[in-house]
Amino acid sequence: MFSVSARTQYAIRAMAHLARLEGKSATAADIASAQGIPLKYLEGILSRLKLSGLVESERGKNGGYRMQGRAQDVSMLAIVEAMDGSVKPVSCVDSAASCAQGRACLPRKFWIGLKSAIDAYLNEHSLKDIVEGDQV
Amino acid sequence: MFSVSARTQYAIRAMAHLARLEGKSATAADIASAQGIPLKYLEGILSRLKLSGLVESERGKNGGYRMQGRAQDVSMLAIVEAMDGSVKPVSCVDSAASCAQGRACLPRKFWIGLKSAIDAYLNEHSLKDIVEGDQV
DNA sequence: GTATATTCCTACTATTCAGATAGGAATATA
DNA sequence: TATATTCCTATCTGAATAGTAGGAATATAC
Repeated sequence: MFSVSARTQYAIRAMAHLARLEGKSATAADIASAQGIPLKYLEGILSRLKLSGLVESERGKNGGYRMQGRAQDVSMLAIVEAMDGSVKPVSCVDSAASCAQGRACLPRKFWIGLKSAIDAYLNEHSLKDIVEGDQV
Repeated sequence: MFSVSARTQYAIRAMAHLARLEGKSATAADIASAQGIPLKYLEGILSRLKLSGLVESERGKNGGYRMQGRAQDVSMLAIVEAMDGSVKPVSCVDSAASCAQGRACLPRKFWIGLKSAIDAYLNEHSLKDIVEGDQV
């Protein structure tokens, strides 16, 4: 229950890899072999990370990916959302109008509360916590 | 991300339905039509709820399902776990030995913390909150 | 004791989605 | 011009979820 996609786990490893390079860049192939991630799959992951502004890239020879900003400023929520979108226990979480049960939907507030709890936890932790391995 | 299965949502509606009967029983067919849940699918859900001790049943004519205990004593965690098992962001959450990354797995503590946050939220809320609709 | 209403059990089908793969276009460097 | 890279699009595959189907077991009522 509530399992995290392989994609998100890969993304965290990739970001942690880049974080350790302190601003230097790495190619997708470097990251893939170091982290044991299928290269072609990783390319898609890096593309999403780039769309979310978490990494920047350069094409061509000597190209690669570089982390944007400092590790302590990259929230885990940002990485998770870059991969699988916002936390949504139920689809109607952000609009009562879209709820099949309508106004009568009693569990809706409950799910919104769950979303808040998850978002808060993910937002309180940064990539730095992962890299340093000294979080909770 | 972190979406809840239809099964769990159905289960909550079914339990809320039973809770409102205050100890009286209802047939699967009653619940199915009142809550708009496919009957045959609901039967499987009720079977799991029974296995977890959340409802009891009686067969034959005048049979049906009855909620066990009081609504305030039925945690939402119990319902969720009855449907989809325990909260497990990553599969190695309960044993480092089963972690493919082994001792070197930095994110593991992070995921365990997430599990704790989710478990805590689900455990703090009961079926009573849902039925009364005045939670958070 | 027969008809009926119900839970309970097993198997099957359909659909969706995650994970992965493939090929090659665009682009930058040497 | 050769090469190394990101970037784009399409496709395949296996597993899981959601739902369906049929009937066995069991209890009640007449």
